Amino acid sequence: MASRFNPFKADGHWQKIWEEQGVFNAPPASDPRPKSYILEMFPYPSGRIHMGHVRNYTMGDVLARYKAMTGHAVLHPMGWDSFGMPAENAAMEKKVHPGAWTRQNIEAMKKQLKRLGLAIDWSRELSTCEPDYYGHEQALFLDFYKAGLVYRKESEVNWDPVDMTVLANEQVIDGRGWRSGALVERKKLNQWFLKITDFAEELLEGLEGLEHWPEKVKLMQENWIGKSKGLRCTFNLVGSHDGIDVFTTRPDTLYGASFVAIAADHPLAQSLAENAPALQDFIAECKRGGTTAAELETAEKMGFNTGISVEHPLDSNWHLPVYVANFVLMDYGTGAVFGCPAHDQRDLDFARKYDLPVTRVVADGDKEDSAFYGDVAYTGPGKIVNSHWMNGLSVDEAKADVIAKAEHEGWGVGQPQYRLRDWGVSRQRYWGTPIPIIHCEFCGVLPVPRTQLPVKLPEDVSFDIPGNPLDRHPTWKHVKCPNCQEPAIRETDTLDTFADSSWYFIRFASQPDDKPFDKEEAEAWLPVGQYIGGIEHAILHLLYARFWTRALQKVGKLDFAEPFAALFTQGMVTHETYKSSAGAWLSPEEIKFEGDKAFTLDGAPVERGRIEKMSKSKKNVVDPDPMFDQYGADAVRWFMLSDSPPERDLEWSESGIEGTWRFVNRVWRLVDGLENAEGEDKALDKSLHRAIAGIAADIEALHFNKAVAKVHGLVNDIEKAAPSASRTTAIRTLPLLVAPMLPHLAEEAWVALGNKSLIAGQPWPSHDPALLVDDEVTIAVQVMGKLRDTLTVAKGSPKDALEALALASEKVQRSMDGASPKKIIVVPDRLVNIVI
RNA sequence: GCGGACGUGGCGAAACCGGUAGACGCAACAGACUUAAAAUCUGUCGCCCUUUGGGCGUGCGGGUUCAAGUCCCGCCGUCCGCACCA
Repeated sequence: MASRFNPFKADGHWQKIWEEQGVFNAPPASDPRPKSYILEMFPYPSGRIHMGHVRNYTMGDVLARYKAMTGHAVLHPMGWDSFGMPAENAAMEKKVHPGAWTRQNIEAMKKQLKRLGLAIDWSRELSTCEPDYYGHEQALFLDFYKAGLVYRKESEVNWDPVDMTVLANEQVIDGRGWRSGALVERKKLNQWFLKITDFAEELLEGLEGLEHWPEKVKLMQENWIGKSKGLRCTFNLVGSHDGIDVFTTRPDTLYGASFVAIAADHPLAQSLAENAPALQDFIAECKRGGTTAAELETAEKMGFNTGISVEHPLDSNWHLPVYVANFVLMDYGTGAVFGCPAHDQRDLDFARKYDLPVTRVVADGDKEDSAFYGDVAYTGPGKIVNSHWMNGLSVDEAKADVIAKAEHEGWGVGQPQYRLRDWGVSRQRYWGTPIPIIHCEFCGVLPVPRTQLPVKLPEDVSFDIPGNPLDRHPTWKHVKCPNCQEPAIRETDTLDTFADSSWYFIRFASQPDDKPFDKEEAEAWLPVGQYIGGIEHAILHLLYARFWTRALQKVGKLDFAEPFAALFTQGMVTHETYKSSAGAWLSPEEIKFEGDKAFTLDGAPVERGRIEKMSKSKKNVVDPDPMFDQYGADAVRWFMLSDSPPERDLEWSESGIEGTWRFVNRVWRLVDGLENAEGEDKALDKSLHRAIAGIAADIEALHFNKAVAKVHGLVNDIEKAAPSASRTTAIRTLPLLVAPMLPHLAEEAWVALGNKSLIAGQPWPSHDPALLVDDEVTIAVQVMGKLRDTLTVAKGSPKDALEALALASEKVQRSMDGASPKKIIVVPDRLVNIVI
């Protein structure tokens, strides 16, 4: 009667029952049990589920199922981040409508996800490209507009002159449009912005309270916000009442200044250029060249001497030249800097090139000379020198003193500066949320009246000709001004898709028809108890979502600031790569192995490459569907949880998945071969109760690999144990312990054991704390810190007894070789160390 | 350049507050069962030696300690993020 677990029957069978009974539908927000909102980052419907999704959703699923078993009201939803460029690209390439393409993909991926057997409340499924989602987003946008969190300003975009379209930075390759190959131009457009910078300080401070976020992510956000403290001060133009505003983090080096440099876009540079063709040329030169990291790094410092001078703020008789320089950025600080070459590498490079003075003002050890030699700036700490009244101060003291003096004398203020810039949300694209704004010639910029929401995307659009389909649609943009009723024009920009993902987690918790969400209901579930996703969203998505939540709080829609109480970033799923001798990538199905060497199916040699993230371009992708066909959902799930710690990368391997398949069957055989027996097996009881407690702790800590190891340990112990009542109990308990990870097998086993109800509704087994404590312990006996023997003694044996036992050991005596102990260290229940 | 993480058997990894390094799995090897194979079961599995014992061993070099994978200092390597940020 020995049988094999048949996942091909069991998977579909149980998935259907779960769905019919709505087992995983979240209870109402009024449910008195503690709430547990488990969320994985929702997918973009690209067409196929990949192994990264499988890993991500399996982890969340284990947690959600476990939380349900431990008495929580669980919300575990799923949706689709379904606006975005790939749909428009598909529309252009395949002549399909972006909506049709997207919805088809959603259907296909949903089917794949369901095969995984996820404990998801599908009744709350949402898709951001549908008006019943984005219409509410438009309402929120108008709330922000009303609260002054939205504004419009001219801003530069990458413009493809052939495709007549705006390009994202990642679509610009070597300065050319990725599709057309045309040289990209910079173009100024009026664009919408959200005032995330209003929240810069809050977003930074809020990080401290996020105890359950990875340090790494918090650090990345901190760097992105990029706060620096410094002095903003004015350098007066010689012979004029105007001045140049400068920001510096090194006011202590003010006496080492030798020039002032302004950005090419600086208003002063622009006005000077009007009558100076040479400067115009220089500014044009600065604007050429890419903005990529590599180009910037190699770009040489260039300056243009404007011929004008400014007064040093600490000494009006001291005049400094003003340059326009390519390394000064208009959008950071004030777009102007003073150069202190001795203590800033960039300034030093510039000063050496244009032969400007270099004066040391911070002592480098005992080097205090004002003359500075060499091409390496000194940026370390030291006492201030050659700086009049500041001499002898430390760098920090000098900074504080200069700021105090500037504020007292009125020529500068100490202020923080942030790297973070406002969030430009305008996209000149079709497949996104229409920005609900109307432009009237007479009344100006007006919000769309609430009663007219949602502003729906027109379905009848074409992608045959370049440009924004919304802009050239014959009727869509023509509306009446809500104010004066004269003809007016709709905004044809759509919102950045990051806006869609900035509040979806709130809509999951509460989905009324007439508003984005209900405050009370949302607050009952949120913040998300555990958010799980890829590290690639460490900055933008998570920062925008944090901002959006704070903005909602500011406009009174919600009463909490942080959307995600705990964050977990899982590692990637990787696979070895293969290349033919011609250098073409080969997929794993095109390879066979002979020993360590790989060959094509025709026998040609294959070069084995690095283990990399699965990607279509490298052809090292393993599709989940055939794995479900061959091994069933549970084996795939178990593999995803085994071995690698979840935050680390997981290498997919054929032997690995076979191993997990074997294990699933081992569990099944135990249950299948169960016989009722009598008698107690104390050791097995302990093993069981230890597993119950240990697996629970590991799942709660998201240490799935350790939980898996503990299940293995228990299964090994059960297999070795002789029949007993203890063994029968252990086998009856086992399905409960694997239920979060192997839900189909667990249901099947539960029935086989004679239970009537679903295992999904069962409580996690309780353990007896007394059984977690050993009454015997093994003690290490060391001589001079080296292990010589081990002793098994009763737990809590007194020190002197342990000492005596240790000294009596034959092995210990041999290794002491007649020497007498100088000192004996006894750590109760652990070890004895004899020092001779 | 700045910031961060990591480095343990053939491989993925465990190891709590410094207290028996290598749990658990994969691969490999030997054996049992079988006509045979698969499946399953039993066992071995860090390196070395003079093998009932002993030496060495957590990237390398030092230090603290009775005791270091774990703490401190200095290197080397790998990976990631940011970057002309004033």
